[in-house]
Amino acid sequence: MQAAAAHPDLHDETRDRILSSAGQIFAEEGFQSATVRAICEKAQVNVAAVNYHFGDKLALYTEVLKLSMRHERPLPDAADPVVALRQYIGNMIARLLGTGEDAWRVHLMAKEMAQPTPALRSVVDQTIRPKMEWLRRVIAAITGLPADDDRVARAVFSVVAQCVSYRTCSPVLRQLWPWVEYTPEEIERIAAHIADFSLRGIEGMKALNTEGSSGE
Amino acid sequence: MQAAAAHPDLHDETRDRILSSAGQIFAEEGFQSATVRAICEKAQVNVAAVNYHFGDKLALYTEVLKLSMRHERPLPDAADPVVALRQYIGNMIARLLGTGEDAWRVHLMAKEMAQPTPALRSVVDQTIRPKMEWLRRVIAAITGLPADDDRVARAVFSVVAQCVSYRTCSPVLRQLWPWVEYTPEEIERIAAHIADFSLRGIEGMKALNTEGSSGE
Amino acid sequence: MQAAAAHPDLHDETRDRILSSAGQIFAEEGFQSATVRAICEKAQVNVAAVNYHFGDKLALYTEVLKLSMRHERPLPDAADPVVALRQYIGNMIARLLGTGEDAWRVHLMAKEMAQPTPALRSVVDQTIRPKMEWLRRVIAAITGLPADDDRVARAVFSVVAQCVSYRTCSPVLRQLWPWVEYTPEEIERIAAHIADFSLRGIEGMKALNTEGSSGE
Amino acid sequence: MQAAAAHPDLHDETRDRILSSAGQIFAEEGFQSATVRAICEKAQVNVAAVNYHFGDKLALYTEVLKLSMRHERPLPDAADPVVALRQYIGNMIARLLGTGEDAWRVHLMAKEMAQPTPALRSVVDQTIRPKMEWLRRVIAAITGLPADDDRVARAVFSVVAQCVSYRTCSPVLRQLWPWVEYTPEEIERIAAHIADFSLRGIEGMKALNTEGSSGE
DNA sequence: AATGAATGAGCCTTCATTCAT
DNA sequence: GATGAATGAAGGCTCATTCAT
Repeated sequence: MQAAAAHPDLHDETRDRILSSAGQIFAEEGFQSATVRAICEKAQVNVAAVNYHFGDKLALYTEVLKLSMRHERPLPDAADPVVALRQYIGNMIARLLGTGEDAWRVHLMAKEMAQPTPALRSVVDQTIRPKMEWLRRVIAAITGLPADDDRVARAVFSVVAQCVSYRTCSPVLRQLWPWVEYTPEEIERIAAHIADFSLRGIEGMKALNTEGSSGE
Repeated sequence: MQAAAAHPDLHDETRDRILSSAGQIFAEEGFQSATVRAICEKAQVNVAAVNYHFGDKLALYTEVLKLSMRHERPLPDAADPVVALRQYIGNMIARLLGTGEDAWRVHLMAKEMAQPTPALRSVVDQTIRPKMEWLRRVIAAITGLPADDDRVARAVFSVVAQCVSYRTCSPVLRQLWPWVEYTPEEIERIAAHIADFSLRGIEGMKALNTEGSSGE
Repeated sequence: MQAAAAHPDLHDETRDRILSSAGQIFAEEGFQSATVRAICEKAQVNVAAVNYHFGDKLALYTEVLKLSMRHERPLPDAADPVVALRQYIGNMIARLLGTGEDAWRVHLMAKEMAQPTPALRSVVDQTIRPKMEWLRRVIAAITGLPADDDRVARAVFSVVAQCVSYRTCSPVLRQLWPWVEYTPEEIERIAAHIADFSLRGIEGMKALNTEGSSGE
Repeated sequence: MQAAAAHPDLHDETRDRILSSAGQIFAEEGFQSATVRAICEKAQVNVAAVNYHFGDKLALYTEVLKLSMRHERPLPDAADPVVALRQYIGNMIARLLGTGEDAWRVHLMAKEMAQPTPALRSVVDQTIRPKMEWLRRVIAAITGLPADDDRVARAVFSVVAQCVSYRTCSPVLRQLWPWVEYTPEEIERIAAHIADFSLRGIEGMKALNTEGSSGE
């Protein structure tokens, strides 16, 4: 057993070093602007290593994205949909604004949304869609509307948009209101605001649940 | 005088052609991915024209951004802040999702937020900040909170985030819910949703106007 | 007139310098082994010049080939087909074995035949086929066979093969019989040999001109 | 002893697999264009195997050439030189145009002549020269000229050139006369043509055997 | 004023090769 | 003995930019 696994660490170590530095650089620069050279320098490996291990810059990028999806946190499982939604928003904002070592994962996704590559397709299907479906069920439960109602979909997007924008518009916010520091307390306040704000908007949809779907 | 500027129209025409094609291409590709060559080809001018007229690529980009700001629509002036907010959201969504010929201006801003360049500073100060101040005043009027309250700022961003995300996340949305077509009616429905959703969230803040500001 | 052609020389000079060095290097190394860098160094221009003037390595190569075809000598126009054939062989051998400054043209063709590129097609149609057709008519005239007879085609190829091989097998010949020096006299002797040798072969076909074509 | 060479077959089998795939790929692509990777993939061995077994790419190539020489067919031993020459031409053309599994050997030689590598030297000395000497003796016998006469050498080359060119110019021929199919019957016709054509040329030299050698 | 020509830096990729096991 | 991993050199190409006119 030990003999067979004599040096898998070394192998994986190099590959992982590339994946790690690629993740950070892609998250900072985006796919286009990031250079294989910079990634390899940061990973302290040869330029050709990317080609050997992944074949391609795009293939590396796709791999990074896939990996980043696998490390997604599980969705909240609270019985009360209001509590579940609060937890979801709290988690998302914490990751989007936090400085944890996996922060680059969310940055990466945000960049990918702004500058989509051929890899977007699988990202949406494997990572984003399940969350959206989950959010639809949660909001449907709160409002009493059917989960496949267009109005529920819009509400889902309203919630997600508020969260994600704190990351995508981060440079703008920093310049606009430079005195805001993203301390844990501030992050918590932001999450609470989004939750309060959105829950009122969602609960306001209850009254509509007798009317028809999207159109008149 | 007139002799020296024998063909000022021609000169300006060339310059304008570059600015126009640059606007569209920058909006589609972002600053990095856009190439000077593509811009000049579209404008049917020489490759060197960009450097001749604007100095370098970044200067052209900044110029395009500045120009794009000048063409901003005036902010709504309705006396009722609720009506003003509805109008603002309606205008913004219409421009963000519409296919009008000035659509690229908003796309450009969205790209700039996601992939900031050194030009971001002036964009924020000249275009975004005034709108934000205006929105703060509107929301302050609705809630009764002071305009410089952090809670008002967060509400402002909640509104803006919902609008802008329809553009920045556009590729994701298209894949996620491909059956949604952005017809004028659908655009109106989206604007109405954001307004309703946000106004309930904002009105929910009224009750808080006795408490202190952001911190304790 | 002079004003309009103020500096076409300079332009063409650079372009021609690239074409010239490319011709020589392609002729020596073949398409694959030749490097754009080497070509540009020899031409004393920047590496990007190839891309600017020709777009592509292959496009440059094709251009070189086309140019090389345009400089083809006119075919002999002697009335007597035997004399015409002797002249043709003499010309061809002289160019193939001579050290004239346009020697690289034939070397280039020889390399292209051995390692065909996508450019072969036009080379064959524009340069080789006309010569072959001419040779078919000449040999048909000598033998009395119809020009489209397969036996005439084979005779044509026998003649051409003997000539071309002196170039394609040149390294082999140099090692095999190193004492042979390709002086003008020797070149003349070789041409005379091929002519004598081939004319006997061709005249030997006269007796066959009563039989059917290729097959039985 | 046997213990040390426990799996000599396996070792040799790997080596042979490399040699076999190398032969085919070198014959198709030439030395430069062929890649070690492609050879190893075809042979289903590791990339490093080539360097392990042969040292480097050129050494492998040389080995392939040497091996290819060992498998040369014996020269015809007919008493009548005319018959011997006919047999030689028939064999050579059959191998050059045939699709037999050892066809790649001749293709390899043809490529090597057109794009010589440092390995050419030994190829010429070990394979080509003996054949040339043999052909010189045959043609000397037919003409009555001394075997070391330059005119005999030229006749030898005329014969060989006609044969080899059917391979080296194969792509050109295919485009020039696409209707010619290299069926066994056609191959036989070609061989017969070359033999007839050349024998007339050679016999025409008989008359010259009273004059001096190449020079005056 | 404006342009075609030319530049040099840098990109991704591929190659034969070597290293460590 | 044999291999997967890693390397450095080099290749073609693209880019924004500058030069000379």
